[in-house]
Amino acid sequence: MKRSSPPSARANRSEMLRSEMRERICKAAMQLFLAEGFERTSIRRIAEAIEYTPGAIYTYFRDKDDILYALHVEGFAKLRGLLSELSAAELSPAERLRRVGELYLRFAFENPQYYQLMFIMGATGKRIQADERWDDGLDNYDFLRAIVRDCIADGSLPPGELEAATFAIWASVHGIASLVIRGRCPMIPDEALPRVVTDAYDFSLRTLLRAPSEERPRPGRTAQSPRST
Amino acid sequence: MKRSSPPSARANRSEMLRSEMRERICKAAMQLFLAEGFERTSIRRIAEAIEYTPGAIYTYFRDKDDILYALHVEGFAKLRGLLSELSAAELSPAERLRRVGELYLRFAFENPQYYQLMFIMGATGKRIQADERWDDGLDNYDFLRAIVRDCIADGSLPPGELEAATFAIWASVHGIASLVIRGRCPMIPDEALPRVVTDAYDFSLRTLLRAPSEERPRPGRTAQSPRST
Amino acid sequence: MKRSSPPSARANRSEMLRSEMRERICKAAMQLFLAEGFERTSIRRIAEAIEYTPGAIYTYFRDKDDILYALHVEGFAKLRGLLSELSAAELSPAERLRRVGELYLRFAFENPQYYQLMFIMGATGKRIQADERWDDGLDNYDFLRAIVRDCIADGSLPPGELEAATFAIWASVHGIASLVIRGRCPMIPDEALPRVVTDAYDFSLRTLLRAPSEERPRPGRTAQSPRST
Amino acid sequence: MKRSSPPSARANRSEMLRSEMRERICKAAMQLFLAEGFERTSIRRIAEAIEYTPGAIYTYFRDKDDILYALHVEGFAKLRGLLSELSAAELSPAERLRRVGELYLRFAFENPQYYQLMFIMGATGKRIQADERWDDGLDNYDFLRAIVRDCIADGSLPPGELEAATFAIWASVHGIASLVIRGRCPMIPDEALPRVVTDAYDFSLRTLLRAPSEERPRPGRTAQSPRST
DNA sequence: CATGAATGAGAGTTCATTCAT
DNA sequence: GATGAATGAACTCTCATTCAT
Repeated sequence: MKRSSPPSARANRSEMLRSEMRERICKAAMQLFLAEGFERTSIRRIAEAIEYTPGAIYTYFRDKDDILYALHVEGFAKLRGLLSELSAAELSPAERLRRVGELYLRFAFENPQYYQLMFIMGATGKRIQADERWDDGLDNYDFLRAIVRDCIADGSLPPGELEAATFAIWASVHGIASLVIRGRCPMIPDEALPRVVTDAYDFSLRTLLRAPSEERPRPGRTAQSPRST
Repeated sequence: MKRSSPPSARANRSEMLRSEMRERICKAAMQLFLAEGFERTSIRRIAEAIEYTPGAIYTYFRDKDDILYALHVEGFAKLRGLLSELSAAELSPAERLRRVGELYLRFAFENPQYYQLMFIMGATGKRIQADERWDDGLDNYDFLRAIVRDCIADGSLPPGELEAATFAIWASVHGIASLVIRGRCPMIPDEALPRVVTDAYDFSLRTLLRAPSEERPRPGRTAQSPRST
Repeated sequence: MKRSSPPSARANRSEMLRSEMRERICKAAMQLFLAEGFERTSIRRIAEAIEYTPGAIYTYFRDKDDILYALHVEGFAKLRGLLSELSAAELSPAERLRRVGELYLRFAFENPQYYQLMFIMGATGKRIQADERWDDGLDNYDFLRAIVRDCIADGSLPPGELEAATFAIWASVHGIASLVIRGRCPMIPDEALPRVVTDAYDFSLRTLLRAPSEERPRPGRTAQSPRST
Repeated sequence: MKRSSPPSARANRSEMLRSEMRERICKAAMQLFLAEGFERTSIRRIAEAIEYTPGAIYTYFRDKDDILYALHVEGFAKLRGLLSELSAAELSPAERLRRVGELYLRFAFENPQYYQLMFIMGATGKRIQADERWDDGLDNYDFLRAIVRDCIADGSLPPGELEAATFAIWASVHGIASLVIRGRCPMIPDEALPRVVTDAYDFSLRTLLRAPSEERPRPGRTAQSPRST
């Protein structure tokens, strides 16, 4: 977007143009993914959208997978950006937990294409699957776990269940996001949806959190162990 | 559900063969859908899998969409079957709530293909989208809501939040199921996964439910309204 | 349509049914030819139209070509039927000539499917092309030529040009019929078309025919010989 | 018609190659259309004929229809070219009428493929039907009508029948052309055909035209109105 | 850097036809 | 006599990708 002060003119400029083109391609690809689904998004269609020849795309990306990969990276960068706002803020652990969920949901609803790509879609391309791309995801998970740990430490969450609590909280938020994004909520009228989402998240948090060091009864074990395949 | 009074042995037999073939096709299709995604699954490949000519598939299904549709119906029938076990049982509302979640998770982990098709996959086909197929989903949702209502009535869940609570609970369980099925949990070692899942579900329920009519503090509104697009 | 008085019951009855079925098939085929074009008319579609299985058609017709062949025969029979009305009538040669053209046009406009099949369509099937089917056409042509001969004899047409005159007259009428049937007259508004057709035929005949033995100037040869390929 | 001022040798050259390829495709398509009909002519076969991959055709034509469309345009351009010779010539109206028919027949016999496409074939493709493509046909018709008008003006044709006369004359010539091209003249031996065609056209014109202002009897109305369906 | 041509594979679908039942 | 399953070939069209220019 900016073109100010190129320190070593030529190389830099071409670098700039190059990354600008990459972004234009990514943007177009993303819109098509959202509008038509991943499989229906062909290199040709992306090329048309940015008014280039299909071949030109190969100057910027090795192959179709590579575009997906770039979007993946981009998405996690964006999410990290959002979450990092939080790091700075001076907040109680419980408040931080509430906030991180809100940010996560905000990210999902404001960038449904990214969210699908990052957390819902199946065929995410060999590159992503083989690659070390999950690092990004792990980072975010660690971030969440750290907050949960603090919550346990100050008594806002019950002790002794770090992993389970972290996963449960993440799943809860992801459940909301993915049901909405995939349009699996026909039982809720469109105009009521934002409200229900807010209320549901609110409800989840309220049942979860207590004021620090409040007493809390433990009714004992509940579920049998489901096996994943 | 079953056609009564078979007119002739012949017709009946051919009926059987027919539905057997349909099942073979569905099975093959399902495996491919799961492994490669719907779009990447070609009629040709399905045909190969069952060692038939591509054209032969069209004897049993109008088109590709129709196969997806059949699987969809089948999946919901299966889920309904599972949940119906519950209807009979004499249980407290809270117990029923816990059980319905367990069954749902069991269904998801035992039939990950169906689960994806029913609740995760994107390109669900025009037929399903246009059709009244969501009825099945709505039924299940109503079923869950009825239980939640009972829980509210006897005080196991806080009052005045029927929609929000129902949605939150569904989302929570779906979140667990979908993260696991889509393999979005690389932060948890495979062998630990079943345990974490169980614990997480357990954790969610415990924070949610109280003994009937127990006192429960309400810390007030928490989240801002995220907007879906 | 009739099922009265079978002289030797069984054989005859089955004969009847057989030819009835053939007619039903032909009728359906014809409608489809008209509505969708010959190539788009598949055995399957014909079968659907008469509510039978595709295979069943092969009980009545050897193959697709055979249906076309049958229609061809039928069409010429129909035309012959129409023209035979004329044979009986007591009319002057000139009047007969006018009448034969009218009947021909009537046939064309009332049975455009047959007309196309008989006189316009290209891919008329190997059977028709190889076969002796043209006999029918030849008969009709001979019929026309006989009338033209009479017209020459009584002076309504100029002498010494039997072949040329016969062909010219036939072509003239066929030209009208085929332009209209193929919808090649967008320059004439639909509602005016019947009138223009009538007038055009009228015009052609008037310029052609004289009262018997009227004087007639001969301006000499006109066209150069075009070569057909 | 020609793109003026070529911007660069390169572009120009590629333009040439492009239109050359288009012509090769058109030629091959035309031959197949003529030999097998439009529906029976597959993209694959065209590709084989020019020794290319089927897909390559789509570099030059949007789809199958588009090829037909191109041929249509080409055909009318050719015909217009032929007829334009006439515009210049200094001839009496009657002579011009005779000439236009000759040229039309010449075009038909020298380009039977085009003729079929333009005036005989059925499945003319949505593009042609929807499009303004008939303009070309209308132009030609207007051209003919103008000549007929002149003939009426100078008395070579009877007054008061402009539409009918124009249509009758066109039909007469088209009748000859289409019967010959479609091989519907088995009654005339091949070697005699060119002669009969010439004579027939000659005959038609002779009966039609008189020396200007010659007296002409009008035997009155002849035909009843045939209805088209 | 970008184009335009081209490939080769593969998509969903339809067809005429055969044949056991 | 009619069905329903099945084949095998064909169809139009789209795609990711390569490469000379």
